[in-house]
Amino acid sequence: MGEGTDDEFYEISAVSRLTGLSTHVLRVWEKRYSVVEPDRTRTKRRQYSRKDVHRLTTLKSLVDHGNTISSIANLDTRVLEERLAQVTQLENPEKSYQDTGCQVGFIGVHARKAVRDAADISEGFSLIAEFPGLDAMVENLKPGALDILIVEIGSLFPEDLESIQGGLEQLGARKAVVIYQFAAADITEPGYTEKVITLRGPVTSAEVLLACGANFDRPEIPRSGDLRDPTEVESEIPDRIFTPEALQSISKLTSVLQCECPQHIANLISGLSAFEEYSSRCENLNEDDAKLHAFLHQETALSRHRMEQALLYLLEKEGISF
DNA sequence: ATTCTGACA
DNA sequence: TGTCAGGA
Repeated sequence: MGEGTDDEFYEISAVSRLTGLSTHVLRVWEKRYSVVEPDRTRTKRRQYSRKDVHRLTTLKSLVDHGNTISSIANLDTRVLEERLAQVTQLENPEKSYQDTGCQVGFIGVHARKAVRDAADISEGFSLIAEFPGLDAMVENLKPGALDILIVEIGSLFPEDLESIQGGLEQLGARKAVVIYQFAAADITEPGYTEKVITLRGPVTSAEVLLACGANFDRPEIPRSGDLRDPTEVESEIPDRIFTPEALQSISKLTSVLQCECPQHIANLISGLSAFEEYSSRCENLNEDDAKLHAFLHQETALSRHRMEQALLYLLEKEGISF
């Protein structure tokens, strides 16, 4: 229910980065010991699954701990995990709960890859549940199943933090990591909500791990100074051209193209759209600043529309259709 | 440009 | 485990 189908694959260079094993070692381990048997493309290129990556990282950890690859190569992934858990516990017993009990649940879209990669990279960080929303997660998971809840949200308001806090309690989780695009500055302050850590998206897998592992604070976002009077709102708000899903799939196209521009532009549009929603919500929230936020809303929408045009052009030029 | 296999140090 | 060659 939580995981299910894996539609994502890693090519060998990506697996090398994620596991720390050289491409040659990956091939040799496969040839000599069949540690993993990744699917192949029609042109014989390896397509590693998430499970492959996970198995390889635990094998690598064990080898780093003095094991011989030949002695552990054909052991089941389960027992590999158990061995590693024993070894790491013997090494630092006081930290054991940190590394052992980190069951993570995730809600979101854009950060999914970063979260999954984080789980693949790090032992003791296992992604056991992914749900479309907080309600679904609370319904389907029994209390205590989760240690950490990771929630991705476009724009973050105090009420959102409250419901996350509520979900946290129902799930019996230790803490929540909230990945947001836009939020009022003061609610992202480290101590604003107990047990909730905020992270500005887009995030890397390393940032996810850091946020989950430590309750330490990170550098804060600078404040804006005084604001000018807004111009009048004169134009219409253009409709969105790309759906969030379309943007998401475009941002995954990167390997096909020479440059990563479509990915970056898609991310920009996602960000602008999130800010659009944010500013329109502000528009209705603050009486006095309504005009200012209407202006911001409009300008953002126009920018977003402009970037959508750029993306359309780029996709057409690269011969990509949807 | 990247990955593939195989041979060899 | 790393390096090289020679293709795909």
